[in-house]
Amino acid sequence: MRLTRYFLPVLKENPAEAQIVSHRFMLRAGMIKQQAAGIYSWLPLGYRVLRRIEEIVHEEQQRAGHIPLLMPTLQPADLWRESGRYDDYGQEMLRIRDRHERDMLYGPTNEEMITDIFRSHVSSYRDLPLTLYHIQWKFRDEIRPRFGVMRGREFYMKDGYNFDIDKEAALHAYNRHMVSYLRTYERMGLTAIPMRADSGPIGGDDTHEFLVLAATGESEVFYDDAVTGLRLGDRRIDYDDRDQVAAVCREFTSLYARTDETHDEAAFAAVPEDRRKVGRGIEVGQIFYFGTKYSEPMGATVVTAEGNRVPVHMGSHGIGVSRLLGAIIEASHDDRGIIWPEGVTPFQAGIVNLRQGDGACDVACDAMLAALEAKGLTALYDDRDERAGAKFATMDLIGLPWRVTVGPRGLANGKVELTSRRSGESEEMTPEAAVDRLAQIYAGR
RNA sequence: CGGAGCGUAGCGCAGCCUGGUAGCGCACCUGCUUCGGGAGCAGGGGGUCGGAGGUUCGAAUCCUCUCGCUCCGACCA
Repeated sequence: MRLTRYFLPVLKENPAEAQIVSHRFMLRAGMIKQQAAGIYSWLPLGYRVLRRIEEIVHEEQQRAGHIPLLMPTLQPADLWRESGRYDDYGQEMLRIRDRHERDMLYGPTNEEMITDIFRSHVSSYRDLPLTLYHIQWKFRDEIRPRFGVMRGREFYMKDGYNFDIDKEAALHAYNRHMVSYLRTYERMGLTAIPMRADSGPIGGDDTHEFLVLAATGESEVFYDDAVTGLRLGDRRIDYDDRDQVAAVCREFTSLYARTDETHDEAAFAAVPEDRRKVGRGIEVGQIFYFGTKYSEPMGATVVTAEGNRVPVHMGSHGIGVSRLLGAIIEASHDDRGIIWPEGVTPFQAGIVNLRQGDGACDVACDAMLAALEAKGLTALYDDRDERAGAKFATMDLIGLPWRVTVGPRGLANGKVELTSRRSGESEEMTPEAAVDRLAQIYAGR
């Protein structure tokens, strides 16, 4: 992509309304534009990252055997009256009345609707287990939205719902979600720690939140520093293997890690003192097992092998997709701008032409862009008639992890420069070598 | 919703107290020079001062109402 043909409205100065670093950089990098309190347009660069994150979530959900579908944003109030939540949910739920005076609402979550879908079409234990999910816009009418996409009113979220024959099967679904989430966050370059949590309005017994450590996090967290070193890496997971999945969950949840809601001083005191940490975290996901809380009142039942009709055991599992952009930036930036992890970057490489209009530089940059794209890599070529400093500043701000710098000086020796945004280290090499190196870096991503 | 602020050009701000018909920096346009970390010079365009009432000869400025946004608090993925 050529920058002169793209739409990247970067800001040199900090917008007054942005208080935290991710919000500031998202505005400055031309990723989002606020349209109302807590409601944003996603400009092309932000939209690319949003799509990339969504893609990773889809891939990992389907790898775990979960089935995508899509439910509407608007829901009839009657479904919520069945579960009793229409009255319970309070002002956070945006209520709407249509032209026929029917009560509607902009969905803050979808337990009722998915349960309705399930009960309409599933009646046998033979159809279980089943996990359905979607990624859809939600709305919660927060009293005070803030921090950009981290605490918006409209937000994009993956929410999944498992239906199982009994508690044991449902807890396997719970564990399966935990592992798939761990892998999802790792692919995004994040360390997200599962912490035992409160169930809030969803209800239920078992629940974990996933928190990314960041100074600007909304929750206070208490943890054994050893949890931050845990990685799934590229180990193979058989999501149908209950023992293996449960073992991974134990590995990631046996060390102490709690939010302030569930913090237990006595248990925390047992953590070796040098590993006892208190910090802040951003919640990027939560999983729940809630049994028959919705299936019972809403009549979501199946017939067992013995011929008995029983309510299914359910859980729901969410990932804050739009919020993740903020969380990733909070966890990965410096004073010049964003530093995208390779897994979610809007473009995999940036090309900076130091002497726009110079025949050799222009030709070399065109060739570099074509070569990268031929390898299936995405690149943003800054072909503006700007000075080097301005181009570097823009690249640093938008945070592409790798930059290819093409200038007359290097080109005289047949070399371009490959620079890591994260380390700042540069290496001179031929254009061909730079393309190969980038292809290697992104192999398998 | 309680408390505190702010709405003046695309962005960041001054002007308001003490009314006299709007300004600065960045961005944008033109030209020349410059060219490896947000260039220089010259010229230029752009604003119903959030909106509605009111006071006044005259309102960005004073008064009333209203809308929006931000911050602190309670709430929250």
